[in-house]
Formats: sequence, structure tokens, C-alpha cells
Amino acid sequence: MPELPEVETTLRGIEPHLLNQRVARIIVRDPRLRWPVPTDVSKAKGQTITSLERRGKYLLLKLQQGGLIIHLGMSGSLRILQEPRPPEKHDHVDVELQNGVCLRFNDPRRFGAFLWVDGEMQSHELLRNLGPEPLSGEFTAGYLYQRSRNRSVAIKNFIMNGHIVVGVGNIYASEALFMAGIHPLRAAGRVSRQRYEGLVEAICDVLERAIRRGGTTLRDFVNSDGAPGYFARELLVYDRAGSDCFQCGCTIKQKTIGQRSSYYCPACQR
DNA sequence: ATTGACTCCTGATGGC
DNA sequence: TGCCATCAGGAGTCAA
Repeated sequence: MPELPEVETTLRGIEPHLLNQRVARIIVRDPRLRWPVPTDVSKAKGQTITSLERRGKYLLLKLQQGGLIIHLGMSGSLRILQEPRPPEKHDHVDVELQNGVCLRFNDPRRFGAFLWVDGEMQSHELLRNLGPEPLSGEFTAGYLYQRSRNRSVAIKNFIMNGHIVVGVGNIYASEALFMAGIHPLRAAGRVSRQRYEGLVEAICDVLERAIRRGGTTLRDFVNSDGAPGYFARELLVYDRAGSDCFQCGCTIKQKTIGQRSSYYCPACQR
């Protein structure tokens, strides 16, 4: 479910409640996530949370010694509870603070992750080989152009590949390709340098606007207050199959690309 | 090295 | 009401 804007929204929501706070204990009700929640997470007990960061769609909670990696998968969400509340269905993990606040991880589909790292977090296997942050200076047309040479993979899959660039998921990939006028099936290696300029601009623009709206809620995304995001009303193509293209008026198409639904305008995107 | 298919899991929705 | 098929904001893993 959550892409970069939704994870960023979650981070901004939880950070003020967690930063510089001490962990009282971690309760694991159901360790069966994407990987089993390790018993090591109890090492957080008694430690202060020294920083919270986002890397792609991963949330990093750094402690004095080690840290937690949290990924929301398709259906995960984090909530801040100011006072104790009985757990509900799929509330798999709680991080209880000594001041009584609780960070609660809920994930119906259990594709998310809740992991412990002993040493430097960025050297963790899951993070080590990730591509640049799309909203950083490293993410440029030149970079995408160079990485894409001689590659036949569809441009939509290419920009959704976290080893190329992090954080761009199924919604924002469709949106950015529409904004840049690029057909989602076009081979990444057959996109010109100039059109990569437009694509980089589109990716940054759509992600920044989505963050401002608190992310996209299509079905079940909620922020750390339990509120939805409001970017869905600004989507140009995603989930609009059969509707009129806002740009040219012809019909938005839906096609499965790399086992994911993709939306595009066959006239505007080439 | 790249690629594409498969997999994990629960819940919502729609057709019959 | 029930039953079944299909689909869903991710991404690691495997085989070719």
C-alpha cells in the first residue's frame, strides 16, 4: 500500500512522539510478518530513540545501540497511542515508551517487516544496495539515463525498481509516466536523455505534492493519527481506466505490466 | 547481469 | 446468504 509519500507521512507523524524517548518494552503479539520478528527486538528495551529516518519505503528507528527497521508492506500502518488501548485484529507489534505513549504496528496482510539491526543500519542487507532517494540531488536525468542504457525492461518496472530509485510504487509510477508523456511499456533503454529530464521532474513533482496531501488513500492507508491522505483526488490516471484523459479526452487504459496494474493514456504517452 | 514469474497473506468486491 | 474468482500503495527469491 504505502509508497514514499505515505511512509514519509507516517514518519512525520510518529517522529515528534518518539524522538529522544526511552523504550519501556516491545510486545510482539504475532511475529509472522514477511520475516519472523526476531527476539532481538527486545534489545531496544531501556534504550533511547536517537533518530528516525526514512530510506525509500523503510523506516529506521535508531537507538543508542542498534535500531529497528520497519517496512509497511502492502497493508501496514503505524499508529501513535497516547494511552493504552486494547489491541485489535492485526495489531502485531507495540513499542511502548516509558512516558506511556505506544507505537502500534498493524498489518493485515503481513507483508511488512519489523527487524532488528545490531550495527550500522545503512549497511544492512536490505538497505545496502538501494538506489538514490528521488528527492535528493543524486537522482538526476543523467543518472537514470546512464543506468538504463541497453536495458529492455519496461520503463515502469525500471522506475519501480528500488535498486534504481527508491520509493516509487505502483501509483506514482503510473502518474509520473503520464506527466512525462512516456508509455509505461517503453523499454527503459529507449527513452531519450531529454525525456528522462521530464521524468525526473515528474517523479519529484508528484511525490512532493502527494506528501503535501498526506499521501494517497485508495482503500485503507491511514497516517499515525488514523486519518487518510488526500492525494487520491489529484490522481490523473491511476484507477481511472475507462475515464477520459484530462489532457486529451480519450479513454484511459489499464494494462498489467510486471504483474501490476498500470494506467495510461494511449494518446498522450509514447 | 537481466528478465519475468512466483510467492507470501488477508480482506473487499462482484458475479452467480 | 453463500460460494467462488479476482484484485489490492511491495519486493525478495528463483530459474532461465
